[in-house]
Amino acid sequence: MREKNIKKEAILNTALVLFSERGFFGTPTSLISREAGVATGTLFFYFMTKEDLIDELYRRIKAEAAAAMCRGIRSEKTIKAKIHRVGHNAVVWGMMNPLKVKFMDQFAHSPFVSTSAQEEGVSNFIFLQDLVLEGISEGIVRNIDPPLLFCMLASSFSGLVNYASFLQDPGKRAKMVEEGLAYIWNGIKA
Amino acid sequence: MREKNIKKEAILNTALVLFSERGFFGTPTSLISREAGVATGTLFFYFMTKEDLIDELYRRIKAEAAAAMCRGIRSEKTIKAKIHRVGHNAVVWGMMNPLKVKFMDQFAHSPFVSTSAQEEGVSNFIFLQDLVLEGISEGIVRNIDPPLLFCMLASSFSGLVNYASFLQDPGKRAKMVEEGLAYIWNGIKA
Amino acid sequence: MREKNIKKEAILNTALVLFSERGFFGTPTSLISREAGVATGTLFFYFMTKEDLIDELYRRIKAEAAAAMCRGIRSEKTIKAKIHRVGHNAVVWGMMNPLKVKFMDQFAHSPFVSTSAQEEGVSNFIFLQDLVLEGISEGIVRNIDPPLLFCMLASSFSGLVNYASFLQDPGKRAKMVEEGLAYIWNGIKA
Amino acid sequence: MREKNIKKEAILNTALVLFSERGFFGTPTSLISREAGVATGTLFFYFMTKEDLIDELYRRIKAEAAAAMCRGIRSEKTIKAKIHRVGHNAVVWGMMNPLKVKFMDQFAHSPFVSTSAQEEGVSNFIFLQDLVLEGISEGIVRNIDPPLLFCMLASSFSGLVNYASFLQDPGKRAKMVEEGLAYIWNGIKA
DNA sequence: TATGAATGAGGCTTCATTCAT
DNA sequence: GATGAATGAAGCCTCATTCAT
Repeated sequence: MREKNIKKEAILNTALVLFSERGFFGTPTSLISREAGVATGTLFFYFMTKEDLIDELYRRIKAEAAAAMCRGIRSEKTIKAKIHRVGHNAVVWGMMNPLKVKFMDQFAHSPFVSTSAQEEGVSNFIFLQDLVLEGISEGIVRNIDPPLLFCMLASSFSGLVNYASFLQDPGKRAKMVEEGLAYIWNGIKA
Repeated sequence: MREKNIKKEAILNTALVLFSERGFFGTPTSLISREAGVATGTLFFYFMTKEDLIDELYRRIKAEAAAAMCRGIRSEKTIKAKIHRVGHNAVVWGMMNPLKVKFMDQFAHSPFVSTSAQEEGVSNFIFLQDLVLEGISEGIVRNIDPPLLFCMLASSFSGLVNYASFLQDPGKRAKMVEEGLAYIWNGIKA
Repeated sequence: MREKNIKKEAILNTALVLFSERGFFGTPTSLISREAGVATGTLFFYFMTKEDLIDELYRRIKAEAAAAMCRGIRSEKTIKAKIHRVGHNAVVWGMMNPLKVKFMDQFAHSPFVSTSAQEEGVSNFIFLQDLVLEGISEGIVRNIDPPLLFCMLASSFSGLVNYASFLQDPGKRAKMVEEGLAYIWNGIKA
Repeated sequence: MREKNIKKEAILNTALVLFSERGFFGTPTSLISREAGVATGTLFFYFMTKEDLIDELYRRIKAEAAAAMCRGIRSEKTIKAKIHRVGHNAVVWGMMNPLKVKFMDQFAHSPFVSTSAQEEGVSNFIFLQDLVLEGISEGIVRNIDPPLLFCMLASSFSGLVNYASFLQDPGKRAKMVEEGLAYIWNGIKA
């Protein structure tokens, strides 16, 4: 699986770095192919369009993030513990993948987001929505309109990850993550 | 005072609409000047660069938002009431100025944010930071690291405004705003 | 005479400096007027066109140079002395007016020289041509085709002035001027 | 070797014609590419900048001129004959390549000469300097400061070529060349 | 699959010039 | 005479994309 598409992967990897450093519009496809060590034409063999490249990158990262957030959920007993676990996973993943976070952030706020990628992406997080609904029905989570809750959770997490990523001191960072997660939990708990 | 600079204002107004509709990069300067009813050169007479235009727009909107959020604070007695008031003001202003919100959002997540504009902008919100610090010292607000708190507040507000802006029904919208503000308040209260 | 046209003179003086430093095309009229302390429109009140400004500057400098070269000729007795005197005058003037030399040089090699200015300019140097013709008829100057001689004299002088202008040490400079004039005299003497 | 870069050569050839006819600033890159029969982008594929194109043209012509001037030097016995030969070669080449002469002239007097090209160009003419130095040490050439001598030689040649280029009658032209070379030789001989 | 020369529409910006005040 | 805001044609250059090899 890795054998054949080395070039495609090289393009995707390079694109992630460049996009997060310089933005979508500040990154010409020619730069991506040069840095990836392939010809200009090669990029367009694998991706019909620059936007297609961005979309595929988005889908992959979204899926990876969702997978990372699920990790270990099943071993948790209570809904509260599960929600905490997801929050923790999210922040940890975000801090270990700052480029990907930056990319996602940029994508989410771009005016040209391909709606299809957008929607496909959201579907990866249904498990989160399910979790929250369960929490509400169990009376642990406050009975807020679920879409609103979902939206506020997402923005809070994004803010927390962004802030924590700047910190160098691992000790302080861990503390900030705890405080941030507390803010979020207090915001939603019944 | 309004006599002069009509064209400059026309450019700024047009730019706001176009930028929030089509993004910075999707909006050529030529389109801005055409829609504003001025010549290409006129835009560059008032703004040396496209980026300068974006910066000035940013500074103005940021100042306007800050002013709107302050409104009526002094007439509130308690810190809690003041913080609520600010939150309310923020959401109300955001919903009445969806274009400006979109613009700010885009600017904040752009890779080419002029740092000077960024910093000048932050200074407009010192009053919020002060409010929060007072809340902490009075024991009403939980003792969270202030910069973290500030960052999470900002992202939560942004999420709330974005969500509420989509709703058409004014009744439901008001309810959502209340719920969202409750989320935020629960997140920070002691 | 100086009373009224202060602004016109300011424009001409500023233009000389800027043109010789940055070239005709590297010097926008807006820069000239700004540096001269006048409005953009004022420049076009005195000179219908940027090219007109350049032309007038050219004519003035050419006339000034010619006048400088004539100085003291009549007090010299022999043709040889007169020719020497002219050469000396030319080099001295050139070294005292490096900006003007640079301007003339640039003008002479510009592809858009207004022919009228060109021709009017040449007429200022008829005295030189006369001098050379006298020299030939007296047998002091070699019998070369006069236009050729004239052309070679001009280029030699220009080369000498340019070279000598670079030298800082006045002693060495004087020596170079003497050597250069010797080169020229040997080139034309019978 | 000729297979590739046909377009690059077409651009350079077209640029030479247009630049010498209309000057650097009077020749838009768009005109060059159109006349050369290539797309706008192609010009910028081969030359990152308009100035780069000018520079490369300059270097090529300078090298060609130097090569032309050397021709047959070795078969001459005396220094005097060699110097004469170089002078002759220079004038002949200049008259057979009027466009290139015009281009060089314009470049030399442009305010934006890239110093690197300037210096590289001068190195092509070291042989001339060597020749002159030999002449001085043999006592055939007058002991003039070599840089001065070099500078005056260059300007004299330039003047001669320019003048001779105007003449239509080949007989008169040959005579003028001889007279001009005599002027130069008399200027430098001991 | 892979290459990279070639394309050309389109973007940002400059600047000589005008004209109402 | 003097001003300077306004104009818009034109210039240089970028870059996503194509296609012959």
